[in-house]
Amino acid sequence: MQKRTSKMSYNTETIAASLREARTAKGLSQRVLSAMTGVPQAQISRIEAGTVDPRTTSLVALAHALDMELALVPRKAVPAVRSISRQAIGPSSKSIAASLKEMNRISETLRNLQIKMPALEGITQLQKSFAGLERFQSLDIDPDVLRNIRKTMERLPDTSDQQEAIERSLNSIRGLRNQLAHQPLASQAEDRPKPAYSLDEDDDA
Amino acid sequence: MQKRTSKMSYNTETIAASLREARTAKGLSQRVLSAMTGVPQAQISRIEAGTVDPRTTSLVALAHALDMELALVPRKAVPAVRSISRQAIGPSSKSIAASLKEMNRISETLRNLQIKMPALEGITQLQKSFAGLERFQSLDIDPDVLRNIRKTMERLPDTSDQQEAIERSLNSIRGLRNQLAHQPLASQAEDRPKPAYSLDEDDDA
DNA sequence: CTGCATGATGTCGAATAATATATCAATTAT
DNA sequence: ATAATTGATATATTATTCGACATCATGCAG
Repeated sequence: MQKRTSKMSYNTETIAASLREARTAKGLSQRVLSAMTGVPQAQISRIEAGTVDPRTTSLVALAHALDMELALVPRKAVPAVRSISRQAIGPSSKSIAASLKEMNRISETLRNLQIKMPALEGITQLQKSFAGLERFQSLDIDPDVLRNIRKTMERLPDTSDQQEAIERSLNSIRGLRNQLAHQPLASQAEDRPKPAYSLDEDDDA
Repeated sequence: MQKRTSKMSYNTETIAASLREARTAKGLSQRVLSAMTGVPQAQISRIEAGTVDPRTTSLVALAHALDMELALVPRKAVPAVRSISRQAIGPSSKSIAASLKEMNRISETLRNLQIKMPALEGITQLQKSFAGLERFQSLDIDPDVLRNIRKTMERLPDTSDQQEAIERSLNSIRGLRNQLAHQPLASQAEDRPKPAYSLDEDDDA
């Protein structure tokens, strides 16, 4: 009999749950993760559900794509490691995917404004400033902030004081660039709302 | 092609190396670990050598027997986790196997003394006290301390003040029992000599 | 020197993961 | 309401692990 246990042990189940939690926290779908790693979407589903006993290289491939590593940890150190892991985790309730989507919508909004109002002062400046944001690869930006910038831009045609609105958008973008340039510490991440479930949570199936 | 890479990636190699290091640190042979886990000795050899891509349950079984757990850790947290793991690791240069050997030799020495000097006061008390030590499963006892106790017992026939020597042995054994009953902290382990290689060491094969 | 223990390697059959591909029900976006 | 996306499941095939067993070279204890 090959299977070590007829039902996955607790540890393998926590690893499977950790993988799914890390993937959803980053706002990635199984198909996107499959494209990133080469592991088929169907197999990712089975791994996360704990219905297969995956090979080490499969776990490692998925972990790497999620900016994580598989590690052997002394049992005594497990509580401390969970605490550290919780602190090191990136954005949770507001996902990277949402940030990417808002960035794309801002790009489109700026193109539309250039077509609609080519003579408006400050549009080119806005575009250049926003292009500076796109240079950062780690798009750990609050999507709510991005949405507010986009909505200000979208309302420009119907705004009486257009110059003032442009100035506000520019200031917001500059603030984001400064924030990204000076990588915020993990302690700052502590202020973010905690996920509904976390790594050290007992999750009885 | 099923194999994810023709050669194991760095992470899988570090896991394999961690397993072997944890096993040797505990003074266990592959055959003993096989008896503890049910994983065949030949398979353990291949897993540690990184010549197979083991299933998750195989890694978990071996990790558990070595008082460790497999965990997913954010890459950012890996250095901190390694530091904590190093601190939490049990005996290294002085192995459990050496402790077991000394415990056995003490048993034998006590039997010999009972045969040689059955009328000696305190021998029965020594035996009872020592039997109390054997009740503890986690034999995390410094084998040097055990060897000193054994040598004191071995020298009893040629000792002028036999009662004093018996008293010293009794006190040593009582001290060990107290130590085991009140699990020593990880900070105490820091005073032990560090292994020649450790978890965070770059180990180019 | 001899015997024993150890880690490594080989072989074979059985079981399972992995892959490719398709499809479905449910959910979300438009 | 419709289209798109998602996670889960099915099927056939292939590749690999796993377990059982044997054996070997090496190092160590006595």
